Amino acid sequence: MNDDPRSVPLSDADIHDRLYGALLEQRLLPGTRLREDELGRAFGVSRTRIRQVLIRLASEQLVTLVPHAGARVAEPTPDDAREVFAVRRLVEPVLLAGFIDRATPADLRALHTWIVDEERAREAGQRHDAIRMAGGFHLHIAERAGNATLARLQRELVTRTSLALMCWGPEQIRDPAQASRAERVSRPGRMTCDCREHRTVLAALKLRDKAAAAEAMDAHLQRLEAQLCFDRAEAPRAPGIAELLGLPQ
Amino acid sequence: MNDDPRSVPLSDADIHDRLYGALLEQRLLPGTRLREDELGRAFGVSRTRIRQVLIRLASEQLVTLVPHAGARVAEPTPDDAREVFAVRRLVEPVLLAGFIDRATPADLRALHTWIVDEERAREAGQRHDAIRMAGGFHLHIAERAGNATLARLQRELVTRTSLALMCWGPEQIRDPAQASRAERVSRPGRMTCDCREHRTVLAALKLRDKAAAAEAMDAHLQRLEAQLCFDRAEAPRAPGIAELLGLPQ
DNA sequence: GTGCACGCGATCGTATGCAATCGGTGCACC
DNA sequence: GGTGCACCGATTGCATACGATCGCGTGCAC
Repeated sequence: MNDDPRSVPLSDADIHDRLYGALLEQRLLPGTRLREDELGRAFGVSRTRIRQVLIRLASEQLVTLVPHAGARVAEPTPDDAREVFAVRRLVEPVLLAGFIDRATPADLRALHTWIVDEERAREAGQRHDAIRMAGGFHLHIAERAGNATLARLQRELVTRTSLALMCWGPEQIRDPAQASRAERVSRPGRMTCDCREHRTVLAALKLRDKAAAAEAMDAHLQRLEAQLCFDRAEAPRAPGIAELLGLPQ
Repeated sequence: MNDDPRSVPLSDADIHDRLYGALLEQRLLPGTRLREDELGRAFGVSRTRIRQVLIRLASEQLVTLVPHAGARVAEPTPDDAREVFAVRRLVEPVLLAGFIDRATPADLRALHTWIVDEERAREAGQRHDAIRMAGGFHLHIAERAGNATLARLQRELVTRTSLALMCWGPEQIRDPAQASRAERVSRPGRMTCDCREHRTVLAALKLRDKAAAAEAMDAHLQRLEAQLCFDRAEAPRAPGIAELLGLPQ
């Protein structure tokens, strides 16, 4: 993480994007503790600025901020995960329609490049890169859809999707209880987006066929959501003494 | 603003909600300067915490944070306003459907109470209260719709709607250039939501008729958006030197 | 009279310091 | 041997202090 010389002042947004990217790429696992001065030393800034970034990330539901207990990478609950997908399935068709309305040939080519890079990274076994590209595909569409509010929402949703897949995806290494302790592993989870589905969406975009694009995207999201597997880890979760006693929360 | 005794420590969320409420109620006008230590003195805390709240509000697009120039209440551009309405028209039907699915009779009665209070406040000429109730109607539905992500989005959107109406509503007192200076006025803008339309929505909710509720809400939003009037003030807006020179952004 | 440059005040950006709080460990006691 | 308590290190919460930057007013020169 501490890979840049200290000469660069490293703006506030830089730090945010850096952490953001690490979350999106699944380098930072859900539950990972984010100590303020540890991050401060890593980025070469003081806790003050780190804290500001953490507050922003918390408002995006990407980290959880527990008073006096610090920040952790968010661990989406099954309900959170379902919510994220519900909202994405609501938002993505609108983004696709907006993209189709205003996309230039250059935009389409850029999308194509994303997919090619994604496939190349995956074939090369560069998992983090592939995941970033896959997310980038969705984000690129969002940014060109002509609605900054939805684009911002989409940024949040894509990253939360990444977190959810780490927690509940088809091949996550550990269950949340263990994840809380572990810092990093080389390759948790599995490939998230299937490139071929991205290609299907892109084909519809090229034809400027909003309905087909929406349908392809919905199928894509539906398949992704179907990969989530809550049962196995919902059991090991502590039964929750409060609910056993019928107490609120 | 500084209306509470100093005995109360005043939590972080309190400050946020206080400012949030002032924005929603249209007490703080778009463009109003929000100086950190002024707010700090008003709330009896230091700039540190004020800044954290401002960062959160900025991430919700409710205030704009200009480096070295401080914070101001956001002044939605016409595009911003259109975006907000576009997203609301996307989101509200989903919220209504969710509400219908899980609303108890008590929820419906609570909604009814909101409307009655709103009408009462309006008839009593308590404009700020009426606006708060009108917003509360929408927020109450959102909170009971079973999707925290959408509820959070809706909170942002409702408040941004309030800001947009202050800027571009049917009877705003001044154009943004003047608004930047003025701190408060007795009654800017005009009534935003029409109670009767809320009643129409509520009637559909009681019948658990999702389509009718969505239709009524959409008509409500459409009428509200139609009240926006951009022409007169878009002219005084500075032509934007960058675009005159053909520069990016 | 106009234009530019300098300086000052106001305000923000960041770091550091201290107090408060939490989790864990070890010891004593049961 | 197990349980409970007290202490202590680690980490956050918050405020204050200092340095940086910007806007604005003043003064001088042209």
